[in-house]
Amino acid sequence: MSATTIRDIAVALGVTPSTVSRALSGNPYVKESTRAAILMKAREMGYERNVMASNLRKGTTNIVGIIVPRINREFFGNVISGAESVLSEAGYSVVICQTHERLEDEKSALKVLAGEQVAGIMISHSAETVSGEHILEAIGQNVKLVQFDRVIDGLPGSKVTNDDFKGAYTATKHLIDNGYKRIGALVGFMNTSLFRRRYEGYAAALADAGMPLDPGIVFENTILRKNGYESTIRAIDAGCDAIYSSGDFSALGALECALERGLRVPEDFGIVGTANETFTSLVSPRMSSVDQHPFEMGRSAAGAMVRLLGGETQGEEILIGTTLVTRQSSTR
Amino acid sequence: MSATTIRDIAVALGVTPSTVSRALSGNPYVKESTRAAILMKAREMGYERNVMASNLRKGTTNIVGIIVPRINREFFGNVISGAESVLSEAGYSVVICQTHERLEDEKSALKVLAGEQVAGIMISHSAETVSGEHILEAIGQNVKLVQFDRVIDGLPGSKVTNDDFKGAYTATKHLIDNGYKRIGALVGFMNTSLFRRRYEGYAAALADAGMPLDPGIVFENTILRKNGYESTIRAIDAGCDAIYSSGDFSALGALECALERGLRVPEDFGIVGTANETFTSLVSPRMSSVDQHPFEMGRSAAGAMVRLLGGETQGEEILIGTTLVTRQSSTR
DNA sequence: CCCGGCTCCACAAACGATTGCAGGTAAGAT
DNA sequence: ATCTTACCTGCAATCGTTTGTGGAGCCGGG
Repeated sequence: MSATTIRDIAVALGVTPSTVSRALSGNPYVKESTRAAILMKAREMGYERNVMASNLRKGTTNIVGIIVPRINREFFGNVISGAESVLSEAGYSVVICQTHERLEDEKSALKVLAGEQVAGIMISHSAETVSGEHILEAIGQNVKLVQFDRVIDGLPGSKVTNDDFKGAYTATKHLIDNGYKRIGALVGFMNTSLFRRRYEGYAAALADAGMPLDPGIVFENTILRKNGYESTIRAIDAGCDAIYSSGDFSALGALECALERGLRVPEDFGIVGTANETFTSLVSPRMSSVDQHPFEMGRSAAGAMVRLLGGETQGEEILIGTTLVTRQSSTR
Repeated sequence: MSATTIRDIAVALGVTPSTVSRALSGNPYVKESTRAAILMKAREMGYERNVMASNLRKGTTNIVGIIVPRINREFFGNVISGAESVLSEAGYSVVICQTHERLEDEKSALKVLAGEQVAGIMISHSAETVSGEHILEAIGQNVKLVQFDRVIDGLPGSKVTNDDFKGAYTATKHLIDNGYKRIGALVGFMNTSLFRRRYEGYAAALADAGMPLDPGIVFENTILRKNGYESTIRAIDAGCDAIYSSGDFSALGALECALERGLRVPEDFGIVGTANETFTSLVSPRMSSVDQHPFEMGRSAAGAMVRLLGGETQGEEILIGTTLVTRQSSTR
């Protein structure tokens, strides 16, 4: 009736539970013949290891927690997909938490995962997160940590980030190469390293082309469609003929604004976004965007986690490349 | 150093672990004063219940597994979001698995969840799933089951579905009311009850309007953008002036096809999709679509799960309403 | 013939929380 | 004063697995 235990197998074969346990876990101090008998009996009786008991005894689980701002975002959804594929391959289960960009939710998610005694946590911080003390506190010293996309310094474990600098640089250079003369930037939260790096890439491309960097056409905290629309009004009034955006939704707002102002895209106004969201290839004109390879990032981050858990490393830093997908909105 | 246990609290207060356990779990046979003291001490010592030990003893976990075809789909992402919000509120953790629409993956996901001793499973089946035997086998008799969106008969537990019939009926009627005379249908897999119900809604709307049901302009297995495009070629050749689609991606294909054929949308050709994907409001002309309220479905399904786990019901059937979002593609 | 070394297995103690049962105390009833 | 009753708490077993320690059996070398 109730599930069979190693004790059941033990009595059935006249050995002790310890021997059964060792046989099942591949301990070398078990005679091959008895191991074979145990394995056979286990299969015959339909034995399945009780994970709870095993974990309790070993003091750790094979669960990896993933914390993201929101799962219903193209980027994070794909990261999770990628991570899940390698983690489950490696025998780990995945539990997913959302922070909704709120620090409070991030704290409670960490608490929940700590309560579940997860073996490791993969996290991309909320927009409100600036320091990592709550994380240090939550993970103690046994839980492995992998930060991805949005990372914070001063924490143990591994970091996986996009090559945001290069992505922004390439996008901006692409606009320059297409003859745009005054390129504004919609950037995110400058207290987040990710957005800072993108801003720096944008600035570097301008500098390399001998173009001036005008703070008046750099718009911070602009990641939503609405923000993008509003900032672009000011950008156009300031004489811009192109926009580099560190997000696709804000780039969409920019596109709508430009069209509404009677500008032709890409003839009069160029736009490049970031993230390569599905809709970028559906709007008209189709929008250029920096693809961040989220699935690959998920796989890499999960690989880093597996290595941490296996004790192969103490921490590594991985950079995921980006690809500029050029479409109509920036090509003339 | 290591996490504090109930034993630590017990010795600190000169009581036994049993009393501490009872106090913490709300057992009434504990004097209020000692309970207060224990609660205070617990907080002071930063106690957190060891979930593994608790589960081992109680023989069950507080984990709910969610199985979906893919998490990086608008609809499922939002369902999960909704479900997670009520489950975590109710003290359950969530673990998520993807089947990638494959039966094999669905089986292995079920096995994994069973191994984790989950308390309940919420599932929306893969496209390949037709019978439910593998599920019956995996869940045994202790695991509660909630099916949502795509459901199968003959399984215990609760079912949460969209009012697909009404959604399709309303969408089709909307096209009729806008004066379209020959309305084709892009439908999905007819072995899936969900798609059958949508087809029936479409057919009923035609019947109620006294319009003929022509099998020649009903296209099965059409859910991808590409399929939608191809089927619409034939629909137009067959004289259609509108398309009801049971998916947004196929509706997108229909839109592209119509425009390419030189038809004006909505003047010459009307289109209504299903799912209200983000991109429907981004394409031009903006596309009408049946909103399925995925977030609410997730909340409802999770609520049903909580009630099952609490023993309040043995199973219920819940219908989530749909809302037709009318945009340019069907309004003239 | 004895002893060191090796292989393999049994014993029993954990891991931390839960819970049936028994017992002890104090209040109220007789 | 004694007994019942209600209320509270302690004792100890238990969930199923893992693992340190110890020892039985066997082989070969001295």
